Amino acid sequence: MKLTSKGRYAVMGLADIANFDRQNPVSLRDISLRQNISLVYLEQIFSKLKKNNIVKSIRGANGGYILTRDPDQIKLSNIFSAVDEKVKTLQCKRESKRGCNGRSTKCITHYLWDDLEMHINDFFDKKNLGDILKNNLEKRI
Amino acid sequence: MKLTSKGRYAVMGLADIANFDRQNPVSLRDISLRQNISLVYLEQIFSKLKKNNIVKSIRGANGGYILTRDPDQIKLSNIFSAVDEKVKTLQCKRESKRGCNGRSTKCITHYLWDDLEMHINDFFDKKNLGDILKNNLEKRI
DNA sequence: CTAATCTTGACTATTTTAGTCAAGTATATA
DNA sequence: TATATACTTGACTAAAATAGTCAAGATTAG
Repeated sequence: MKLTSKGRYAVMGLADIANFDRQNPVSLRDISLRQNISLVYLEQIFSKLKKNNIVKSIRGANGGYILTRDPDQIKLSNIFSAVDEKVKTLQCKRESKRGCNGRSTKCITHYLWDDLEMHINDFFDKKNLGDILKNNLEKRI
Repeated sequence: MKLTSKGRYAVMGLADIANFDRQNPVSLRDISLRQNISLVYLEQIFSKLKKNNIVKSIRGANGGYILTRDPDQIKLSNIFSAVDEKVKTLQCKRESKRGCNGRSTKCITHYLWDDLEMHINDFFDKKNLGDILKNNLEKRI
């Protein structure tokens, strides 16, 4: 069970913007340098973040990305779903309503995974970008 | 972020034993049939569970595996660590104590991932095999 | 003895991840 | 209006992880 780079980089990139400049566009090049993430990979990730209205882009010279709203208003769950980082504990299809893996009943551990998924999603739903900055500041001291 | 089959199958296999017969050895063949998991893959997984003293094996005809202790005493965290299912949110090496990714300071989101990891591990540490059986029974009704 | 069972290790197809590459389009500013 | 700086898109790919399979053997109950 692990978090993929895509999700991590998305959060790191957004945290970088929130931390660095909340008014003017921040270029991916700068983020790439500060956070040590491949520029071209960041482009992919930010393209998704933009599509999902988490950032807006300003093109041309001195362009870059700006958060569309206050860091406190951007939940981690928003970020993760934007870049397709999903919490996935079940293999069994949900759609089939009643059974798992072609069986007529739910598998013996079904409710456990359901429970875990809720637990993690809850965490992501409660944490927002603002929390991260705050927490980061506190812990560093 | 997802759970791998290895971890899921390990829990399913153990739950099957706990559910089916707590005194006599249960063969992997039976588990394989009941839970619809590849026999040979189960063999790999149970070999690890045995090494980690979660089950003991009885060889020969009518052999199989038995739980080494009460289902209530087997935590999910025990199971997962036995089959190398790890919760991993950080890429940055812990060992380097102070920095991440060759930097001199911790990355901006470091404490967030730490926090999440603790959160999930906590969940696994609190749940045991017995809980799963109980929960399964309740929810089915 | 021998059939049922577990053990071990090497091997592999498939999928996912973590990117790169190339060829653009858009625009601020001089 | 020229042009450097920035963003956009899509196709491509190396490497790693996952989810197994295969084969050959060791054990032991009956």
